[in-house]
Amino acid sequence: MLQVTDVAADAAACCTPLTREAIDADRAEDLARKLKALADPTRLRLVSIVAASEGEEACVCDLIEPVGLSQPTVSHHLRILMEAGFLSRSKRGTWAYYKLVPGALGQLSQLLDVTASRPVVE
Amino acid sequence: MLQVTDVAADAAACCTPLTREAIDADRAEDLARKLKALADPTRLRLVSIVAASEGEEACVCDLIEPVGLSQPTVSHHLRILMEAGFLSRSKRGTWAYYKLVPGALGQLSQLLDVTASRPVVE
DNA sequence: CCACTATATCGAAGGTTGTCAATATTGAGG
DNA sequence: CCTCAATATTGACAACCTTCGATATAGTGG
Repeated sequence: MLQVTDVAADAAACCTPLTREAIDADRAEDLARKLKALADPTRLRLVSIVAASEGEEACVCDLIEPVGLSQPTVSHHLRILMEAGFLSRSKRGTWAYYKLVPGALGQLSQLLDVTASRPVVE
Repeated sequence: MLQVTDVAADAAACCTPLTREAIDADRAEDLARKLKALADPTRLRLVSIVAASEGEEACVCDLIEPVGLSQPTVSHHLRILMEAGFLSRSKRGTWAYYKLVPGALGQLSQLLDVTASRPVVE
């Protein structure tokens, strides 16, 4: 079970922020899985570098040197980011290009947003 | 080193989202520490319950039963959330009340926001 | 002061994670 | 085909995390 059906999962986890009403165990599990994928300094840097690259896309070979870790380790982190739905991969020739998945970060951001959750007070 | 100087740390980590330009190792470390605190289903539920409570505040005794874990474990998670700056604690009598730290979640949310980061394209 | 209650801390067990070196895989070009 | 380059996978190890039971601490009320 490497590649989850991200579309369905995303749809379920979408739209109701943390702070309006207590989330149930299933949604907590789901959100935690995504946060965990992002909760590592190396992976944050990888996402950041990819996001700041031309076309929000970067080759593995361009990512190894900036983060200063071995190639297998970088591949490992990229895989985790892909499985969590933050990056997608496309191979061109021998090179693998990782690209930001458009809505992924923004959706997570919305879930954490407190202002969006407070209806109007009461 | 339990309670970090959150105000200073928050100020440093504030305002420049992930996706505009590659973040440096220090900021990645800092952001990862906060995300890690949130990247656990139990802690997400705790934050969520506290956030949804009267005055965004709840007593430990009211948190144990909903998450279904032992009291020491719940205390442990609350400590982690406090050290990361998401909750604050105030003791009243024998009871300990944990409260949402106002801007904390929103700030994290902004850091992940992609739309805020794209200047206007180029 | 003593018992009781609420919470925190400690110590340990089991599982998960980040990292690397070694190896496998895949694609390009002679 | 054979070799080389880029990437992925495997296996191993140390560090860390979550959880618990046991125990310590602190506040309340007799």
